[in-house]
Amino acid sequence: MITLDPIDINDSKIKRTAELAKALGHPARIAILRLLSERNTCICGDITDVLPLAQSTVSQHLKALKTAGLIKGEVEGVRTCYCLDPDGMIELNELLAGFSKNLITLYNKNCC
Amino acid sequence: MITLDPIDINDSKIKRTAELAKALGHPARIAILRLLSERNTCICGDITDVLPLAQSTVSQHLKALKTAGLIKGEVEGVRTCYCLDPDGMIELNELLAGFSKNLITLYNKNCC
DNA sequence: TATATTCATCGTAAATCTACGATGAATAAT
DNA sequence: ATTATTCATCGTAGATTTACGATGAATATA
Repeated sequence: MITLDPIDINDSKIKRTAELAKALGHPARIAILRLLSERNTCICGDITDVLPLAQSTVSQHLKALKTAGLIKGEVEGVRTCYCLDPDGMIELNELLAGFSKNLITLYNKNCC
Repeated sequence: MITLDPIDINDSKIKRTAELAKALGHPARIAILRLLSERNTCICGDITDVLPLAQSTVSQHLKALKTAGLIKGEVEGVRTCYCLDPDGMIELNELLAGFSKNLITLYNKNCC
């Protein structure tokens, strides 16, 4: 029997990691991020055109990504230009990818 | 104006990446995975003791992680032994961490 | 000025998630 | 054999998510 310290699931790092993961937790949002990363120019309403979703739904997903700090949106006249947020990308790599990497590093293969 | 190819958000790689991210998208599940990675021995019911959640809730989170292929659970008498699933860890690194890494690599800083 | 385009937001229905207590099955301990 | 422990599952309430159409504000175009 092992005694373990209690875990604070309100720890800000844990919460932020989960928040970032949650933002990636829908196929449409994965597709949007990949799209934004692959284009040299910002994609505006074109995002809606390439996804099999209504405009309002895409707008909702964009908002989720923006709230999570993964993308930025700038109004350009009647359009809005979206692109990846470098700060969010860095966090994504440090927290989420870092977490994932640590799991393997720490994992004891003789466990089960 | 740029014309883009339609995106299939039912693409299996996109869907699996989102599925893995979704599994990480709750602080309790992040905490559980970290806990499992930090111990040399398998954790059994002790997980409930260190989380501020009811036993049934923890069991639900464990099931979510198991369904996503991130952990394994083996019954040991009256207890169940949980540990990370190596296959899931590999997928996590290849798909999710890989995706995160690609975003930065492909990202054009001259965008916005 | 009138019309069209773009996109955010509102309202809403259906699905999913999160949490809990209660229950029950399986095993261990007395 | 009886009792205690461990954990999964059920039922359920409340919150959140996801999807859509409708609407409206802002800007561009005719």
